[in-house]
Amino acid sequence: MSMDETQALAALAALSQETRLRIVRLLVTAGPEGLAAGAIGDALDAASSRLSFHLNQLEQAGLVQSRREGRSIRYSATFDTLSGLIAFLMRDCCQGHPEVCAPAMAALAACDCP
Amino acid sequence: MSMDETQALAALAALSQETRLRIVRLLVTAGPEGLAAGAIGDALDAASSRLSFHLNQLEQAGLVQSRREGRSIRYSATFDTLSGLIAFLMRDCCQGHPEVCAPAMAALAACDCP
DNA sequence: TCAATATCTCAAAAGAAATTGAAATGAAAG
DNA sequence: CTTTCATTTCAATTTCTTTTGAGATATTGA
Repeated sequence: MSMDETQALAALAALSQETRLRIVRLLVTAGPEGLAAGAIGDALDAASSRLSFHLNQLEQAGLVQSRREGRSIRYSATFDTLSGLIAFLMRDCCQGHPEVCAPAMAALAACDCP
Repeated sequence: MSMDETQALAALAALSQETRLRIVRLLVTAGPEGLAAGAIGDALDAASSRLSFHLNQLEQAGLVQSRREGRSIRYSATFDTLSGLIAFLMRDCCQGHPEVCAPAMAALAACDCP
């Protein structure tokens, strides 16, 4: 359940591309039901082969998952990986240096999660 | 103070490289005093020109800052940018979908910050 | 000033990733 | 079983990133 450096690098590399970052944010807001590949392509104005390439990269990195539904393939965000990455990025901050943790906590507090 | 997509992409790209991710984690644990370039190079076993290239990328992305100190140049993590990135990654999670926020909060709670 | 130390710059080469368009696959509806 | 729709695969091209090594620059101490 806890992420290692290799997984974190893969996730960061996947997220560091404009189209892919947009896909992930779109899927995060879409929730667990996710969206069909076609709907993602429409939303981001990306051609099918290009979209397929990026969805694949995201799936390799564990950031999204897919399931077939009729003729479509529906993608959804893998929330565990996303939160694992956040945890990884914050892992070091508490070794006597709360400078990262404190603002990150403020950010979390500002977001009014249930 | 709040990060936009362009800054987030720059930070993610900077962090998605093994040497650079290690530099950042090293500097986070080193705290605000930071470390001289030479000490970073020794810790990561990286040649000077290569190290300089990566430190530059990190500085462009706003993840580290530098100041000269005698003949050394001392680098430290820019904690604001790091927490801004974390806040950006979590920004979407609360639009009715606490699935990301909840585990991220658990991760934060597990880290025993003051 | 000279030598030593610490770091940076630059250009070339190598390596990795993204985009494109055409063709292939797979599932479903008629 | 054939057609249609949704998506993937592939290879070519282009673009971006990383590494390397040699040389330049800045700072200190003798």
